[in-house]
Amino acid sequence: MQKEEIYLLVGPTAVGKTDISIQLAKRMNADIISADSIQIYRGLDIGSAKPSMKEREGIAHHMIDVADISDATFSVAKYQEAAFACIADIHARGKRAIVVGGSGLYINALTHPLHFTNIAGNDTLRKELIALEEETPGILHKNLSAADPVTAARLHPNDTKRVLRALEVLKLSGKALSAYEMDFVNTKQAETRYRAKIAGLTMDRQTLYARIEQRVDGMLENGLLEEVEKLYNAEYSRSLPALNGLGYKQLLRYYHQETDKNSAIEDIKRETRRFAKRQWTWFKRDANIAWFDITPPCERESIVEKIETYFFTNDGEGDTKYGSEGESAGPHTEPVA
RNA sequence: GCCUCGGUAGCUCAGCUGGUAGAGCAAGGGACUGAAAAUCCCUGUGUCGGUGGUUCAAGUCCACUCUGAGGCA
Repeated sequence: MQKEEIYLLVGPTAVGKTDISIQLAKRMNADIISADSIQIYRGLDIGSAKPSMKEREGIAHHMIDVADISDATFSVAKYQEAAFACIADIHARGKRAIVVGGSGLYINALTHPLHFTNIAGNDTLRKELIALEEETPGILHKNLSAADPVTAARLHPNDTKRVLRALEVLKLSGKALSAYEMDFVNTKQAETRYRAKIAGLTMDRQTLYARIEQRVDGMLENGLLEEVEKLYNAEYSRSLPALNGLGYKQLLRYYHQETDKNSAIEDIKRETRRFAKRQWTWFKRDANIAWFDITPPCERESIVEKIETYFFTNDGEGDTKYGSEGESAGPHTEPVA
């Protein structure tokens, strides 16, 4: 039986996904599902570059504003479950679903056969483990090596966040993380829920960096400071995942008088560039992405058409890719000179 | 015009009494299994301002020269 198809648009931050996704949705009779770990939160609007109602041009957007800032429990697993429900609903209404976003893990949760465990994060246990680690540095990784050597070998001892989670799953379920069915590199496409057509948007690095600079300045003009000041006044815990997003974290530091305004702004720009780099690294390894270079000058109209054509091309699973004349060459066009 | 102190990685600088260079930041590459805009790992990219000299050997010593800062006139 033929699997249902979903369409995805991915790429580094500030590359221009939003604009193109809306053009595509209009042409394709589609709803948009966001795959953005920060746009999830209500109240994080300007800094997360959440498309305004006007920008959405009447296209329905899902998986935006679905969690509260104070909610520290949102996770990929929840995202995956809710996004799958959205897709089913959209399909039931006879429309297509376009997933657009830059959160690599969220994307993979939809395109790869990732079956997350049913073990929720446990704060008390985490605190205990952190205390243990502080007392005896390295102990956590050592303990993990004994109980789940496969996972331990994969994780660097300093990557406490992941080591912690592995131990958490182990203690709470009695089952090693490595024993859960996962295929992160997606060699088993047959087991994915949908047939995914993924388009990647990329551009020349220097150009993207310049756009990031402009975008941050634009956010400031549009009231990012006021948005963050409100959060500061609300006295949220600063360890909340929502408040560790780019822009929020750095400006909160400024409001707490830990840095001056200009350095905070420079930090946002630098961290955003680094983030874009990490996104490239993430998406680069997914051989199923067809890349489209939108470095200006290039007609956005024609890119939208090309992507739509690619989406509607029947190329059989894992078969040849559209855009052999260049679009699939890879995410970066060239290294920085 | 004279004197002093500088000129070494993209930036700020370190390099003892000669043995063809190294830190921080920036940058680049990578990982990623319920926090992922998070978290973590790896990497030095250099006509040591230029030319000539002394020496087996010069970033280091000498001469000249270019250049920056300051001081004295």
